[in-house]
Order: sequence, then C-alpha cells, then structure tokens
Amino acid sequence: MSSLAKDHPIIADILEWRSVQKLNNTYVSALPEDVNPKTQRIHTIYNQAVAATGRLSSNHPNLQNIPIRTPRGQQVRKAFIAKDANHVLVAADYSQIELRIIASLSEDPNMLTAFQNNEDIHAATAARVFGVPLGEVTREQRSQAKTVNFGIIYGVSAFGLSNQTTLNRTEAKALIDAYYESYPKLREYMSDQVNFARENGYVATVLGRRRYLKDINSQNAIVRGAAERNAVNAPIQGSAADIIKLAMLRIHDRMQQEPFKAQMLLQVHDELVFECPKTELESLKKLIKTAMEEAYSLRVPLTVDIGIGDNWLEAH
DNA sequence: TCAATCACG
DNA sequence: ACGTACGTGATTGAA
Repeated sequence: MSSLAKDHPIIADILEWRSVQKLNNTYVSALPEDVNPKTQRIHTIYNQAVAATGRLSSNHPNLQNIPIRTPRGQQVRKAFIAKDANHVLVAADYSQIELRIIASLSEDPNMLTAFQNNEDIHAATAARVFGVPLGEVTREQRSQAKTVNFGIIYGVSAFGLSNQTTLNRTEAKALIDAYYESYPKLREYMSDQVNFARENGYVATVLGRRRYLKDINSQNAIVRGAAERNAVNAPIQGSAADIIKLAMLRIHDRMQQEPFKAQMLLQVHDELVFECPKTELESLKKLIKTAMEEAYSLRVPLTVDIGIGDNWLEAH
C-alpha cells in the first residue's frame, strides 16, 4: 500500500526493505542452490495439469516469475545468460494476445478495427473512451485505458478499478461505462459466456478445453460473482495458452526437421525463450516468428516481438 | 498448516 | 444492499 508512503518516511523504507528482502531470499540467494552440478544449469519443471485455465505452471524453481519490473529485479534477470560467446538468447513474445482473443471472440467491430490497423490498443481505447483524437491522448489517459483493458479481461468492478487508479468510484464507473460504449459487443460477449456457463456448467477455449464452474448458479452472490468472472476470463486466458502450445509444437517439429542446434528453453505464458548459435540466428528468428504468428487463425493478426541478447534482460 | 505478501504473465 | 480484477509459486511467520 504505497499510498501511505507520504505520511511518514518509514513507510517507504519498509516497502523498499521488503522488496530487497524478496529479491534476495527468493532469487539471489536461492537460485544458485538450484544449479544442477552435472549441467551447470537451472532446470525447472513444467506442470501441464495444474492451472485451471490450461496454462502451464513452473516450479522447483519457478522460472515464470523471474523479476523484470524494477531496476534491482532487472539485475536478477540479467544473470540468465547464453551458454557461451557463440550463443545468444532469443525472446519471442506475443503482443497483446489476450486482448486480440477477446476482440476476435466478441467480434466487436471497433476493437477488431484497432488490431487490424495495428494500432496501439491502449491509446486507441483512450481516444475512444475520452473522446479525443488518437494523437492527443495524454500519458495519463493511455495509462487509465490500459488499466481498463486489462481489468475487463478479469471482470473488474468500478470499486476494483478505483482501487487500482487515482479515480474515485464514480469516475471509475463512468470510465467502464464509456468503455462498453466504445466496444459494445464486448459486454454482449461477456454476458453470453456467463449465460452459456449457467446452462452448461462450463466454458471452453478455442480448442475446446473446458473449465467447469460449479458455482455459476450459487445462491451466494460473492461465490457466484467469482464464477461469473471465471466464465469470462478462462476462455481468454485458456485460449492464449492453447495458441502458444500449438506454436511450441510447430516450432519443436521444425527444429527437429532442419535440424537446428538451437534449443527452446522456457515458456512464460505469452513468451518463448531460446538459446541459439549465432550462425542459426536469422533462420531461427524467422521460424519462430512465423510459427507463433500462424499458430492459430483469429479475426485479427497475431503479432510477435523478437529480441536478442547475451542475457534474458537484453533479449527484451 | 495456513494466510499474507509479492514475484511473474 | 452486498462485495468488489484472472492465473500461478516461493517465502515468511503466526496458529
């Protein structure tokens, strides 16, 4: 709760101490213990049947939550390096895959147009909800639109949005209302998902994987509300998981065929990390980008950003 | 053993 | 009037 930081200097000090403590105890001190003496590498375990949406999860150690957001955290990520000077790390991540999926599934014309025109979706959303030209969107407006875009996927309320922003509850409600005015078919799609779940007891991803929602007709409004948010979120998060898994299979197949010496090392929900001999770099990049972008056809393009580096931080 | 906290998407 | 943003895993300290 950084909101109290201005009330007394000790608040900021405590928060900083906790953050340093977290980074040290969870990563800096712990990860060296996980280095396999034989391979001199850290090996994680990917679980295919843990997450309710169909995502992978990672443990022993979790390599899907390596820090990146703060400068100290970035120093941790920098420690993940290619095996020698002849190799680099390649990081390939889907751009806005969950919003593209909701645009495609809802068939909302305005959101489809934004992605088909390859617009900055958060700026485009801000322009619509605040009724200003795209070029006049302020940093603050884009930031608020971004928060709503993500919140929508989770089923945020005006209360939740007001806690997440500087907006009060009335302003947050106005923003959410303006959002649904801008993307009218989103609301329709979301209520269709909830109704489907009420009648069938489950929702499904693009590949047909189901999440059963036993509480969707609960008498308890709190429990029912959570299930309703799951009904909206699970097909989106789960379809993204389906799509990256298809991409991983295609990439693996093609790497075998060629064959490439490069290795697929990590999956972090919308990102794949590879270790690649520098000699293979250009052809591998092309393979990855094509396979990921063509893994599954939606009503909008899927786009993938690829970065290269001696370490995982630089590869972003 | 469990809840709180915080790291990630 | 009610409570109130999805999915994970690791660490910590109280019960």
